[in-house]
Amino acid sequence: MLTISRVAAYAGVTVRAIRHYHEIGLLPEPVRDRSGYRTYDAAAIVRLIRIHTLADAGVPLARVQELLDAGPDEFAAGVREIDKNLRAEIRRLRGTRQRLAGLAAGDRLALPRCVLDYLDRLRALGVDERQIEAERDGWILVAAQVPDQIDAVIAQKHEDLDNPDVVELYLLLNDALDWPPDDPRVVEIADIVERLMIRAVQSGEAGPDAITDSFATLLDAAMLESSPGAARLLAILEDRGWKGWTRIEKFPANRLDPAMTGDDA
Amino acid sequence: MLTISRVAAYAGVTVRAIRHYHEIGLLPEPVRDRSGYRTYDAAAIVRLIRIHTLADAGVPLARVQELLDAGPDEFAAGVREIDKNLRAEIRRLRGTRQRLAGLAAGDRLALPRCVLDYLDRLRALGVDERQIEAERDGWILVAAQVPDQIDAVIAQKHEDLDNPDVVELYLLLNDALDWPPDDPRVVEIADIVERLMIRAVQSGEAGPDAITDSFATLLDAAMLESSPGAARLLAILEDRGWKGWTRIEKFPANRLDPAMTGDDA
DNA sequence: TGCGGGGTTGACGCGGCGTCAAGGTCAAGC
DNA sequence: GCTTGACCTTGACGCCGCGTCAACCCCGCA
Repeated sequence: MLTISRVAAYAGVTVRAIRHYHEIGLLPEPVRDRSGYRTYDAAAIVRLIRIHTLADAGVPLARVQELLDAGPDEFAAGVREIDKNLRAEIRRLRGTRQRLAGLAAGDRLALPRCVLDYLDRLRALGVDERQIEAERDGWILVAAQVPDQIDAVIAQKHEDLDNPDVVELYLLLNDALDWPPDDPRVVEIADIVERLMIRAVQSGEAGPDAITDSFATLLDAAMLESSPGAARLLAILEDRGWKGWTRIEKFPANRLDPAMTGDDA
Repeated sequence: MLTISRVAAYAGVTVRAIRHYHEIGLLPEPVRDRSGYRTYDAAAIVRLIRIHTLADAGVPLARVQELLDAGPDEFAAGVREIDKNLRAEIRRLRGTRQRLAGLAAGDRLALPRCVLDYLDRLRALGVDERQIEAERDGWILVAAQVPDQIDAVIAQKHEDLDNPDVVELYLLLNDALDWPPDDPRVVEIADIVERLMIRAVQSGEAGPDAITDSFATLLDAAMLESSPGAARLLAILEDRGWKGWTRIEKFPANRLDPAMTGDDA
């Protein structure tokens, strides 16, 4: 008597697969003997072999029946479509491999090379690693948001770094990391920042186009989270009429030229 | 406030994906506001972007955490392994495509070309399509069982067909399909078959090596199922001392040469 | 009578979410 | 104050092709 395991062996499939085909109606349930065993005939093996041949060639089980019953034309059409899907899947995997290679090549932090170079420059200037990490996270956000403008934005940042004030600011912030939040020296930092902001406003810089208001707000929030003293600094600046950090804005029209006078609030 | 959908938009993932990452512990659950909404911070977006970058490059979610925490060497090793898997998967799919192309080229019945050619020859001899289908199913079984010997077996069958007795037998069986099971002419068929069997035994043919006894039994059963008169035919032959059909065997040593004498049982 | 190697059904697991159901919440417009 | 529509919540099933238990029955042999 042909039991399920012998049928499986003849057809080159597993017992479990046969039961699965029964479950989904691809292979009719055979009659049972008195103890409930399935008893097959040779025709079942033939059908199994044909199912297995198709399945092994990538035909989804849901379409096997249809293809077994098809005439030559429908069969060819079905095969073409399945092959199209296989090709698409292979393309997808190749794309995945490309991205994986990109990871290996350096952007495992979700950052393009130019940003990594920029961060290296900061590192070379002596900027503290903690600050670089905060900076890096900011750039991860930006790069995800405007991936095709990131090069231009970074180029601008490199220019900024040619300004000694900017470098001094970074180094001051370096020290500020260990200050208590109410350290009076924060005011010095505010002075430098304000000077830079004024220059930026005067030269008409507006930041990258695609940075929306809400995204700028997000970046500001990220900056606030990154350091305990950041809130103080922003508060002082806001007192002097500056709003935002990512996107510079002077908000009341009054007190237009307090440059270089220090904190007089 | 950063809701889940805004975070999803910033990170370029779906809301459902974020919840999934929470479920599997890849992204920590953030605090909730008073109405139960998750409230995120910018750091969560950064982590999400990094998760997404890895996942998109084919890193299984189960390994993302590990790679996020890894140093450069472990990271590189992990990436290499994942890439190996991707390559293997692509190879697998290419193999699948090959098999699919094979299907399209003709063996959609799970039969190699040489068997199809053989069946075409039978068809050309005037063998009935019903008989060819039975024959075909038998060959599907054989081809699945001994795929690398099928060419040799078929070559032997082609030689057999050069014998006019064999052709006559096929054509007689053609007619026999419509005979009632107890038609006396079955004896004529038995005579021819016996003649052929004797010749086969004398020339020392033994059938393909890899055909085991149990498989021969299966093929005999398949032959029995294929036609109602087959049982009669086998019964007559067995009466004359012949056992089996697929594998020819003379079983009692007595009555060694009843050739061409007809049914004397 | 026990054992070892069959068979049976039923259920969960995998991977990475998509998608639906059945609600509670929020901001805005009437 | 009420409705509307967009968004949030949890919970659950679905996909695809089986692999892999678990718990139990059946058969032949020593």
